[in-house]
Amino acid sequence: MTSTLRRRPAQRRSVERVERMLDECALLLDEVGYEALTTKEVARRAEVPIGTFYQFFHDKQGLVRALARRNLEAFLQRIIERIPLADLGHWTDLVDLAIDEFVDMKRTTPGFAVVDFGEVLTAPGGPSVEGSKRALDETHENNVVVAERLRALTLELLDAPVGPGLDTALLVAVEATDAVLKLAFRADPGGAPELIAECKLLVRRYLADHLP
Amino acid sequence: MTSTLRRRPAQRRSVERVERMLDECALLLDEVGYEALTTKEVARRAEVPIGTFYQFFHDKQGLVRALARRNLEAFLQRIIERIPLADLGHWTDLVDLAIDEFVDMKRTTPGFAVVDFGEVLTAPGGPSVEGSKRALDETHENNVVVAERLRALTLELLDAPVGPGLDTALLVAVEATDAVLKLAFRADPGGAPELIAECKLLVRRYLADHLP
DNA sequence: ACTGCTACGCGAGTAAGGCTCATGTTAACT
DNA sequence: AGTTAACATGAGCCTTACTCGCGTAGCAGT
Repeated sequence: MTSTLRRRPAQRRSVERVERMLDECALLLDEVGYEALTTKEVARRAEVPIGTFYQFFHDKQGLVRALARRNLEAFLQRIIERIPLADLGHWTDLVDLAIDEFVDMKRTTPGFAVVDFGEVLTAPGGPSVEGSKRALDETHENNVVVAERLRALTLELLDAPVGPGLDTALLVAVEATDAVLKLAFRADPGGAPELIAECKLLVRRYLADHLP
Repeated sequence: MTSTLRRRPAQRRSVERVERMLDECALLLDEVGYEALTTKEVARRAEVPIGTFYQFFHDKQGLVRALARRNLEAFLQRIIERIPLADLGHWTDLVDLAIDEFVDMKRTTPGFAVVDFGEVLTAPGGPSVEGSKRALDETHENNVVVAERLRALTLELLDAPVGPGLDTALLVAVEATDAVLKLAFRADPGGAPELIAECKLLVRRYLADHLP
């Protein structure tokens, strides 16, 4: 996979069209869910002919992956912007900040409640005997990207020597956070407060083994 | 939703047919993944006419939900059978046992790697202003069922007074476990050992706040 | 055995979606 | 103006989810 996009929009108009398609995709996800999402409707609402849609996206999953990608960028951007303003006395404050920002996006960003930046659907998997073990960083999962960025931020704020297991630990933390917050928003459209609190606790306890 | 099935198979033959459909569904999930799964192919392989397929299952998602349901029963059955044989000195041993059993099913039960017993796909969600807050137990999510059973088992083995927050805590633990193990199996078809180990650690640390 | 009745079995057919491709249009450069 | 290459378009093809009306099997009453 060279890119998540089939063709990278070069001109201004194309960039706007891709952006519009992603916007409408997000809105539709909120309205009808992933299963009922149709490429035709996305194209229609974005006022883009279906043929053009397929110039930019490989397929329906490609569209959703691109949206997840955009959500990922937005999330990281928000984090990076908020860090200098916040008063981070301890690494646990960074955990809280990240989770709060995630929750806020769940509430305010269209489609984010259905597709955030985690994996959307597990791939086919191919014939049952597949290449034994593929390294995590090869897959370029979005959650891997988040984990890496968070690791960099943590190191920056915490110029202490950290063990080599931190990579894995952060990935595990991100994955777990994602899952528990999804649960919190399934239980309550506004995000069940006690589950959000438990999520923070879960991550803090776990990471305490890997950070001072 | 009265049941996950449209019509409950009454006669022996029908029961076998439903079972066969679930079996073939599981095998196909391993072969082609969820997206490419087709009801026609499931029916063809199970040697059941398509019309009959739809007598038992509401739709494609219904089929998969039924499979998840069956997986859930199988998992609980395994746990219950193994508990008397194991030497559970501490509640952490129960955590390990459950995770080990889950891992084993990932490896040996067809389709389990793609659809275990967690939620398969998030539902449409309806118009954006929906009924504020639905209780967790109303949803009858499979992971809620697992959490409840594990709670019962824990109480049985641990006749200590446990706080009221245990319900929530176990649900959070199950959800997190599910996510991290999915990650472990995405990273390595055989289940990345270090991620499985981290998963156990994650759950133990977290639950230590809620159990002695 | 015959007749009516009901519950279940069946698969051709319908509606709709994903995606392509042949043709038309614009841009870029000589 | 002419040539070429890149981009835009939407009718249409193929496949899928799912239905609906007819056929059949079992069975009760006579």
